[in-house]
Amino acid sequence: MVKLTKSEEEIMLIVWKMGGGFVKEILESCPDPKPHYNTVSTLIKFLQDKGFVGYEAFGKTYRYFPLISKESYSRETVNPVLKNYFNGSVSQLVSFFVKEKNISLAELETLVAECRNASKSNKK
Amino acid sequence: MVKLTKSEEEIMLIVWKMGGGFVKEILESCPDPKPHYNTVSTLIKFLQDKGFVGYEAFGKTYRYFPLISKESYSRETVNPVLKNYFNGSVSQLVSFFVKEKNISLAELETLVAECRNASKSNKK
DNA sequence: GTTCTATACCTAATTATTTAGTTTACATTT
DNA sequence: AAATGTAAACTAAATAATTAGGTATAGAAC
Repeated sequence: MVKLTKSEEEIMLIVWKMGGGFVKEILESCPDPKPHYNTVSTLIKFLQDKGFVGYEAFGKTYRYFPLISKESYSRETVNPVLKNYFNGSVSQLVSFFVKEKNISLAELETLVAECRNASKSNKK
Repeated sequence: MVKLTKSEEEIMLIVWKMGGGFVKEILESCPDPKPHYNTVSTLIKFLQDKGFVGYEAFGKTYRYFPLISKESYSRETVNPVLKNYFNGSVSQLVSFFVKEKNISLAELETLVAECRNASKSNKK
Protein backbone atom coordinates (compact mmCIF):
# COMPACT_ATOMS: atom_id res chain seq x y z
CA MET A 1 0.00 0.00 0.00
CA VAL A 2 1.14 3.50 -0.84
CA LYS A 3 2.20 5.83 1.96
CA LEU A 4 0.63 9.24 2.39
CA THR A 5 2.62 12.39 2.96
CA LYS A 6 1.95 14.48 6.05
CA SER A 7 -0.53 16.87 4.40
CA GLU A 8 -2.23 14.15 2.43
CA GLU A 9 -2.72 12.25 5.68
CA GLU A 10 -4.23 15.31 7.37
CA ILE A 11 -6.83 15.63 4.64
CA MET A 12 -7.47 11.91 4.55
CA LEU A 13 -8.11 11.84 8.30
CA ILE A 14 -10.76 14.50 7.77
CA VAL A 15 -12.33 12.55 4.91
CA TRP A 16 -12.44 9.47 7.12
CA LYS A 17 -13.98 11.42 9.97
CA MET A 18 -16.64 12.98 7.73
CA GLY A 19 -17.22 9.82 5.77
CA GLY A 20 -16.96 11.92 2.63
CA GLY A 21 -17.79 15.37 1.38
CA PHE A 22 -17.21 18.15 -1.10
CA VAL A 23 -13.91 20.00 -1.20
CA LYS A 24 -15.58 22.98 0.39
CA GLU A 25 -16.87 20.90 3.28
CA ILE A 26 -13.50 19.26 3.74
CA LEU A 27 -11.88 22.67 3.78
CA GLU A 28 -14.34 23.83 6.42
CA SER A 29 -13.39 20.86 8.57
CA CYS A 30 -9.72 21.82 8.43
CA PRO A 31 -8.40 23.33 11.64
CA ASP A 32 -7.31 26.96 11.56
CA PRO A 33 -5.34 28.33 9.91
CA LYS A 34 -7.30 26.94 7.01
CA PRO A 35 -5.33 26.16 3.87
CA HIS A 36 -6.18 27.60 0.47
CA TYR A 37 -9.10 25.95 -1.33
CA ASN A 38 -6.78 24.88 -4.15
CA THR A 39 -4.36 23.33 -1.71
CA VAL A 40 -7.09 21.04 -0.45
CA SER A 41 -8.22 20.42 -4.00
CA THR A 42 -4.71 19.41 -5.06
CA LEU A 43 -4.27 17.14 -2.07
CA ILE A 44 -7.54 15.42 -2.85
CA LYS A 45 -6.30 14.99 -6.40
CA PHE A 46 -3.22 13.23 -5.00
CA LEU A 47 -5.41 11.07 -2.77
CA GLN A 48 -7.40 10.13 -5.87
CA ASP A 49 -4.20 9.26 -7.75
CA LYS A 50 -3.13 7.07 -4.85
CA GLY A 51 -6.49 5.37 -4.79
CA PHE A 52 -7.48 6.59 -1.34
CA VAL A 53 -10.61 8.46 -2.38
CA GLY A 54 -13.22 8.07 -5.08
CA TYR A 55 -15.97 10.47 -6.03
CA GLU A 56 -19.51 10.66 -7.22
CA ALA A 57 -20.53 13.49 -9.50
CA PHE A 58 -23.32 15.91 -8.63
CA GLY A 59 -23.54 17.77 -11.91
CA LYS A 60 -20.21 19.48 -12.25
CA THR A 61 -19.17 19.11 -8.67
CA TYR A 62 -17.83 16.04 -6.95
CA ARG A 63 -18.38 14.48 -3.63
CA TYR A 64 -15.35 12.58 -2.43
CA PHE A 65 -15.39 9.53 -0.19
CA PRO A 66 -12.81 7.06 1.18
CA LEU A 67 -11.94 3.97 -0.88
CA ILE A 68 -9.47 2.68 1.68
CA SER A 69 -10.59 2.19 5.23
CA LYS A 70 -8.94 4.04 8.04
CA GLU A 71 -8.40 0.74 9.77
CA SER A 72 -6.45 -0.83 6.94
CA TYR A 73 -4.28 2.25 6.62
CA SER A 74 -3.66 2.34 10.35
CA ARG A 75 -2.00 -1.04 9.92
CA GLU A 76 0.57 0.58 7.63
CA THR A 77 1.14 3.31 10.12
CA VAL A 78 1.29 1.43 13.35
CA ASN A 79 3.28 -1.63 12.35
CA PRO A 80 6.53 0.21 11.61
CA VAL A 81 6.16 2.04 14.92
CA LEU A 82 5.69 -1.26 16.73
CA LYS A 83 8.70 -2.72 14.94
CA ASN A 84 11.04 0.26 15.31
CA TYR A 85 10.20 1.43 18.79
CA PHE A 86 8.90 -1.61 20.66
CA ASN A 87 10.88 -4.48 19.15
CA GLY A 88 7.70 -5.64 17.49
CA SER A 89 6.36 -6.57 20.91
CA VAL A 90 2.75 -5.65 21.66
CA SER A 91 3.26 -6.13 25.37
CA GLN A 92 6.12 -3.62 25.32
CA LEU A 93 3.80 -1.19 23.59
CA VAL A 94 0.99 -1.72 26.04
CA SER A 95 3.36 -1.50 28.95
CA PHE A 96 4.58 1.81 27.54
CA PHE A 97 1.06 3.21 27.48
CA VAL A 98 0.22 1.91 30.89
CA LYS A 99 3.13 3.92 32.23
CA GLU A 100 2.60 6.86 29.89
CA LYS A 101 -1.09 7.33 30.52
CA ASN A 102 -0.97 6.22 34.12
CA ILE A 103 -3.56 3.58 33.56
CA SER A 104 -4.81 2.09 36.80
CA LEU A 105 -5.19 -1.60 37.52
CA ALA A 106 -8.96 -1.28 37.30
CA GLU A 107 -8.72 0.37 33.91
CA LEU A 108 -6.29 -2.28 32.83
CA GLU A 109 -8.78 -4.98 33.78
CA THR A 110 -11.53 -3.27 31.82
CA LEU A 111 -9.19 -2.93 28.90
CA VAL A 112 -8.40 -6.62 29.06
CA ALA A 113 -12.04 -7.60 29.30
CA GLU A 114 -12.74 -5.55 26.21
CA CYS A 115 -9.89 -7.18 24.34
CA ARG A 116 -11.02 -10.60 25.46
CA ASN A 117 -14.47 -9.94 24.04
CA ALA A 118 -13.03 -8.61 20.83
CA SER A 119 -10.84 -11.66 20.63
CA LYS A 120 -13.74 -14.02 21.28
CA SER A 121 -16.05 -12.49 18.72
CA ASN A 122 -13.18 -12.77 16.28
CA LYS A 123 -12.59 -16.47 16.70
CA LYS A 124 -15.42 -17.66 14.45
CA MET B 1 10.45 18.24 20.39
CA VAL B 2 11.66 18.41 16.80
CA LYS B 3 10.47 15.77 14.35
CA LEU B 4 12.92 13.72 12.33
CA THR B 5 12.60 13.12 8.62
CA LYS B 6 12.41 9.57 7.31
CA SER B 7 16.14 9.18 6.60
CA GLU B 8 17.18 10.98 9.75
CA GLU B 9 15.00 8.58 11.70
CA GLU B 10 16.58 5.56 10.00
CA ILE B 11 20.04 6.68 11.03
CA MET B 12 18.87 7.61 14.51
CA LEU B 13 17.35 4.16 15.01
CA ILE B 14 20.76 2.69 14.21
CA VAL B 15 22.52 5.05 16.59
CA TRP B 16 20.07 4.05 19.30
CA LYS B 17 20.58 0.39 18.59
CA MET B 18 24.37 0.69 18.64
CA GLY B 19 24.39 3.07 21.58
CA GLY B 20 26.78 5.24 19.57
CA GLY B 21 29.59 4.94 17.10
CA PHE B 22 31.72 6.48 14.38
CA VAL B 23 30.19 7.39 11.03
CA LYS B 24 31.95 4.45 9.49
CA GLU B 25 30.44 2.04 12.01
CA ILE B 26 27.01 3.55 11.58
CA LEU B 27 27.36 3.18 7.83
CA GLU B 28 28.28 -0.48 8.28
CA SER B 29 25.14 -1.02 10.31
CA CYS B 30 22.98 0.35 7.53
CA PRO B 31 21.04 -2.28 5.64
CA ASP B 32 21.93 -2.89 2.01
CA PRO B 33 21.96 -1.06 -0.28
CA LYS B 34 24.28 1.04 1.88
CA PRO B 35 24.11 4.78 1.36
CA HIS B 36 27.12 6.91 0.52
CA TYR B 37 29.44 7.72 3.44
CA ASN B 38 28.72 11.43 2.98
CA THR B 39 25.01 10.82 3.05
CA VAL B 40 25.31 9.28 6.49
CA SER B 41 27.68 12.03 7.52
CA THR B 42 25.24 14.72 6.43
CA LEU B 43 22.33 13.05 8.19
CA ILE B 44 24.35 12.86 11.39
CA LYS B 45 25.09 16.54 10.98
CA PHE B 46 21.34 17.19 10.84
CA LEU B 47 20.81 15.00 13.88
CA GLN B 48 23.44 17.09 15.66
CA ASP B 49 21.68 20.31 14.61
CA LYS B 50 18.42 18.95 15.94
CA GLY B 51 20.06 17.99 19.22
CA PHE B 52 19.54 14.26 18.83
CA VAL B 53 23.21 13.27 18.92
CA GLY B 54 26.32 14.58 20.58
CA TYR B 55 29.90 13.55 20.01
CA GLU B 56 33.18 13.02 21.72
CA ALA B 57 36.37 13.69 19.77
CA PHE B 58 39.04 11.07 19.25
CA GLY B 59 41.71 13.21 17.69
CA LYS B 60 40.25 14.39 14.45
CA THR B 61 37.45 11.87 14.33
CA TYR B 62 34.22 11.86 16.27
CA ARG B 63 32.21 9.23 18.00
CA TYR B 64 28.52 10.06 18.01
CA PHE B 65 26.02 9.06 20.66
CA PRO B 66 22.33 9.71 21.40
CA LEU B 67 21.37 12.74 23.45
CA ILE B 68 17.67 12.00 23.28
CA SER B 69 16.44 8.61 24.39
CA LYS B 70 14.61 6.36 22.02
CA GLU B 71 11.84 6.09 24.58
CA SER B 72 11.20 9.80 24.78
CA TYR B 73 11.16 10.10 21.01
CA SER B 74 8.81 7.15 20.71
CA ARG B 75 6.34 9.22 22.70
CA GLU B 76 6.38 11.80 19.91
CA THR B 77 5.86 9.11 17.34
CA VAL B 78 3.24 6.99 18.96
CA ASN B 79 0.98 9.58 20.50
CA PRO B 80 -0.21 11.09 17.22
CA VAL B 81 -0.88 7.57 15.93
CA LEU B 82 -2.93 6.81 19.03
CA LYS B 83 -4.80 10.08 18.66
CA ASN B 84 -5.40 9.91 14.90
CA TYR B 85 -6.13 6.24 14.43
CA PHE B 86 -7.51 4.99 17.74
CA ASN B 87 -9.40 7.99 19.10
CA GLY B 88 -6.69 8.32 21.72
CA SER B 89 -7.94 5.12 23.30
CA VAL B 90 -5.33 2.61 24.44
CA SER B 91 -7.89 -0.16 24.65
CA GLN B 92 -8.82 0.41 21.01
CA LEU B 93 -5.17 0.12 20.14
CA VAL B 94 -4.67 -3.06 22.12
CA SER B 95 -7.85 -4.51 20.72
CA PHE B 96 -6.53 -3.76 17.25
CA PHE B 97 -3.32 -5.66 17.92
CA VAL B 98 -5.09 -8.55 19.50
CA LYS B 99 -7.02 -8.98 16.28
CA GLU B 100 -4.12 -8.06 14.03
CA LYS B 101 -1.55 -10.36 15.57
CA ASN B 102 -4.02 -13.04 16.51
CA ILE B 103 -2.96 -12.90 20.11
CA SER B 104 -4.45 -15.76 22.08
CA LEU B 105 -6.18 -15.41 25.44
CA ALA B 106 -3.20 -16.99 27.16
CA GLU B 107 -0.84 -14.50 25.57
CA LEU B 108 -3.19 -11.73 26.51
CA GLU B 109 -3.09 -12.84 30.13
CA THR B 110 0.70 -12.90 30.10
CA LEU B 111 0.71 -9.49 28.52
CA VAL B 112 -1.56 -8.16 31.22
CA ALA B 113 0.50 -9.71 33.98
CA GLU B 114 3.57 -8.00 32.60
CA CYS B 115 1.77 -4.69 32.43
CA ARG B 116 0.47 -5.14 35.94
CA ASN B 117 4.00 -5.65 37.19
CA ALA B 118 5.30 -2.70 35.26
CA SER B 119 2.46 -0.65 36.68
CA LYS B 120 3.17 -1.80 40.24
CA SER B 121 6.88 -1.10 40.15
CA ASN B 122 5.96 2.31 38.81
CA LYS B 123 3.63 3.34 41.64
CA LYS B 124 6.00 4.96 44.13
C1' DG C 1 -28.03 36.21 -23.24
C1' DT C 2 -24.71 38.57 -20.32
C1' DT C 3 -22.60 38.77 -15.88
C1' DC C 4 -21.40 36.67 -11.66
C1' DT C 5 -19.97 32.86 -8.89
C1' DA C 6 -18.27 28.49 -7.67
C1' DT C 7 -15.55 24.67 -8.68
C1' DA C 8 -12.31 21.75 -10.96
C1' DC C 9 -8.16 21.60 -13.44
C1' DC C 10 -3.69 23.13 -14.99
C1' DT C 11 0.53 25.14 -13.88
C1' DA C 12 4.23 26.57 -11.36
C1' DA C 13 6.80 28.64 -7.58
C1' DT C 14 8.64 27.71 -3.15
C1' DT C 15 10.40 24.94 0.32
C1' DA C 16 12.01 20.59 2.30
C1' DT C 17 14.47 16.44 1.82
C1' DT C 18 17.73 13.34 0.05
C1' DT C 19 21.90 12.25 -1.95
C1' DA C 20 26.56 12.63 -3.05
C1' DG C 21 30.59 15.16 -5.32
C1' DT C 22 34.43 18.28 -4.03
C1' DT C 23 37.47 20.38 -0.92
C1' DT C 24 40.08 20.69 3.16
C1' DA C 25 42.70 19.24 7.06
C1' DC C 26 45.36 16.29 9.31
C1' DA C 27 47.80 12.02 10.22
C1' DT C 28 50.52 8.24 8.59
C1' DT C 29 53.81 6.22 5.55
C1' DT C 30 57.71 6.43 2.75
C1' DA D 1 58.87 16.76 3.38
C1' DA D 2 56.21 14.58 -0.28
C1' DA D 3 52.72 11.13 -1.17
C1' DT D 4 48.82 8.74 0.42
C1' DG D 5 44.75 7.82 3.01
C1' DT D 6 40.87 9.01 5.86
C1' DA D 7 37.27 11.71 7.75
C1' DA D 8 34.77 16.00 8.27
C1' DA D 9 32.95 20.12 6.19
C1' DC D 10 31.22 22.47 2.43
C1' DT D 11 28.55 22.75 -1.60
C1' DA D 12 25.19 21.70 -4.64
C1' DA D 13 22.29 18.93 -7.63
C1' DA D 14 18.21 16.09 -7.87
C1' DT D 15 13.95 14.85 -6.18
C1' DA D 16 9.77 15.19 -3.34
C1' DA D 17 6.31 17.84 -1.05
C1' DT D 18 3.65 21.86 -0.23
C1' DT D 19 1.13 25.72 -1.48
C1' DA D 20 -1.47 28.58 -4.29
C1' DG D 21 -2.08 31.53 -8.62
C1' DG D 22 -4.36 31.49 -13.03
C1' DT D 23 -7.70 29.57 -16.41
C1' DA D 24 -11.74 27.28 -18.04
C1' DT D 25 -16.30 25.93 -17.59
C1' DA D 26 -20.87 25.34 -16.05
C1' DG D 27 -24.72 26.85 -13.69
C1' DA D 28 -27.26 30.65 -11.29
C1' DA D 29 -28.83 35.35 -11.15
C1' DC D 30 -30.20 39.07 -13.38
